[in-house]
Amino acid sequence: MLDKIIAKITSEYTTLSNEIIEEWKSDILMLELEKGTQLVREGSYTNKLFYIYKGSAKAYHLKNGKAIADWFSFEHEFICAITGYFLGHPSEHYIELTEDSILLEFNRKHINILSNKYHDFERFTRNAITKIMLQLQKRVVYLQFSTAKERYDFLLQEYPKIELHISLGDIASYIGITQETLSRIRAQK
Amino acid sequence: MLDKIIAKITSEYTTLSNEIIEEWKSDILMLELEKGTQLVREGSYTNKLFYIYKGSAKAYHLKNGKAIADWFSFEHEFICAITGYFLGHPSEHYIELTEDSILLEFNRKHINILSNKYHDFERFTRNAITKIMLQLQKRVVYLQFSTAKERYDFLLQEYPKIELHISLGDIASYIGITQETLSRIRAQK
DNA sequence: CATATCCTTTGATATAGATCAAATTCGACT
DNA sequence: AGTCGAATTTGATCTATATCAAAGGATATG
Repeated sequence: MLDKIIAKITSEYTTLSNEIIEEWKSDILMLELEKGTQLVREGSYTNKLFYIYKGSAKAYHLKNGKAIADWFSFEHEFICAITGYFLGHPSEHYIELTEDSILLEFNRKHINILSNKYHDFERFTRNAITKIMLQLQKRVVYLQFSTAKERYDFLLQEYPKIELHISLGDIASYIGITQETLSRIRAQK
Repeated sequence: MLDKIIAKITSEYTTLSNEIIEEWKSDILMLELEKGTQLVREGSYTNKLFYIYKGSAKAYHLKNGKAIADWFSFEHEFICAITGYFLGHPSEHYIELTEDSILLEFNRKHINILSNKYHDFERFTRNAITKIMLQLQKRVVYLQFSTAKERYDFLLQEYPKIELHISLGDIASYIGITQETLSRIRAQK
């Protein structure tokens, strides 16, 4: 199964030789965990990167005691505590499973070793980061100047089935509006 | 002078051998252009990446006829039409110099060739993209749920001298508020 | 140096969406 | 199926910020 998942990952980004894949596999953990499991706690040092094979996860932070969703990750997507992973700072985010999930856990150190050792692996990481960067760019555009409804419509375009996986409150905070407002928008459809 | 600039760029991201630098230089244009010059027009295909050596630039798009700033770039920073450059789509952005500037112009094709040929260059591009990704991540956080004043304060923290280079209207649109609101916030200081 | 244009400030008003509060529905567990 | 707690909806109000409008200031141009 791990081989199948890795094949899927590499097919999306770049090809990797068997040698690289074997070395990579040696440090991958495959986890099967329940909805609600916290993968990362705010304030903790974390060097882990996750790949959701089945299920979904969210990253969020607290502002005035309220959870604000920062990042959702569904099947075949990565998720990590961005500032923790890339900058080595204590994590500003919690990461929590929003459904029962099967996921892979990678480790920054090993990823960096592989990136330094193999050009192809470096390309793979570049491609993965580029994808994340482009997603963020899109979010900035619609957070900057758009109404609550425009934001919601945009999100549905990106993730048509998000409502099956993520609660209304989390969706609302992700697009920067309150849950009451989102509820009213839904009611009008 | 070009050598000096390249030394500066590489010092920020990764070391590159002389061989690589020479090959890279063969396709770099150095430009000295006036404030107001348009580097990229919306709708155009563009495969150019710019590095501001002196001066500053902005990327923006039009919404309901109004310009909305998407990205500022100051000395020693990169700028490009993100979707145009990374996805090969027609550009969604204009890029325009906000001051008289000296800049370098790179070309996606050549950058990709170098990235494929040299592992070190690939690492260099990965680092550059990672930096852009982290900047976007920060912007998302403060655009998501913060008051006009918080956004402005955050921007000043990131770019303390931005007011010397960028007009009030552009700054306002960048942080997702109107210029009148920004003017009033300033008046209260 | 006069005029035109752009940029910023100030004022008055309107409104989208927040906040507070309560009712209703949903889902999980016994 | 029945109960409890969580999630969602609905309602009433409030407020930050948008919008509209006009007046100053600053900067560039002939």
